[in-house]
Amino acid sequence: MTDADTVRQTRTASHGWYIQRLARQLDLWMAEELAAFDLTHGQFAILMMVIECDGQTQAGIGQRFAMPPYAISRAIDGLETRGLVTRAPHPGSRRAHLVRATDAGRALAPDLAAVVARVNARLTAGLSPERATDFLDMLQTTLSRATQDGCS
Amino acid sequence: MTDADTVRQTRTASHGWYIQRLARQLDLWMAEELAAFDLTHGQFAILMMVIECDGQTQAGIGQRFAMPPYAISRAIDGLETRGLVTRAPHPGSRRAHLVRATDAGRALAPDLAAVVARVNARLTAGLSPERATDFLDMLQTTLSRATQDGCS
DNA sequence: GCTATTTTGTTGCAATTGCAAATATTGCAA
DNA sequence: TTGCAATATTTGCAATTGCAACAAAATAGC
Repeated sequence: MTDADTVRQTRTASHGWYIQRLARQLDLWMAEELAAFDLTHGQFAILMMVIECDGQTQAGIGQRFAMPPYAISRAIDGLETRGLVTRAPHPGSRRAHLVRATDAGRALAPDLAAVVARVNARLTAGLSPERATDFLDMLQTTLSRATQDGCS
Repeated sequence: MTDADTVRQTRTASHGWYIQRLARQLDLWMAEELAAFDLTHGQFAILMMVIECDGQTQAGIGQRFAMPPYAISRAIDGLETRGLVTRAPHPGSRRAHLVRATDAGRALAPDLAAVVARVNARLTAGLSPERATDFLDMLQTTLSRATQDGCS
């Protein structure tokens, strides 16, 4: 077998290859959608998370995303400037903050959920509903080994 | 239903969410592996592609990856400097180049394939072989709507 | 044959990212 | 109680990225 064959076989049998490609496509689609809200992908993700789980610390958010602390910090800078979230004092520690969605932030929830739904529909357009559900299940299984779920 | 519920439901039902998270995890794992070869993720991807399909133009490579031209250009700069690929003249056009793997580049094929195999094993560790195959099939289906496959 | 347009690839510069150090606070242990 | 390690977050600076302009070559229209 030639090197080309080896490599081709490796690639076409590689989940990672397709996941990376899909992720890039998703980034593109999300960027399209988020332009209307003037949110970066990171800000969007954090805002969604904060609406879902109000009053988390930045470290808590980071853990959930596997997003580095400085990225959280800067994304929240932007969201705070735009009045979508606030950094409230943590009751038990003066160095941690509770990140809370403002009313303005929470008001975006339906729109943001719609964005996700649209992108998702686009992504799964080639799969039957049953197969799409199964796909989701596999994604969750694969990821669950590296993450927790639910609020705090 | 509260906004938190809406958002939570949206997220947990979103393929995109999990794909993005998985992609980030993969990036981390790949970075770990590629440190040994001193290759960026982009250089790795292009080198693999060039070994698989020798003598493509940069535009051809870019199309296959959905990678922007300047990223290709700079990644190949790095690979060329390190003697892993060359820019050969295109027979029919003086502005296009044929990107070819050198012997040194091709020599990395087994190692690079092994990297992919290891990362992939890690990724699918939670799935049975049958389910892993099915998962791969779904990824291909989902992506195929946006890509071509094979050489030239 | 001559100009306009498109294709192919590169590059300057500004924005973004990421590391590593700094800041501030907390807890622990001698 | 004091000093030392750990935690939570921010920030300076260097590396990377991405846009948009550029250059060069090929193609098309006149």
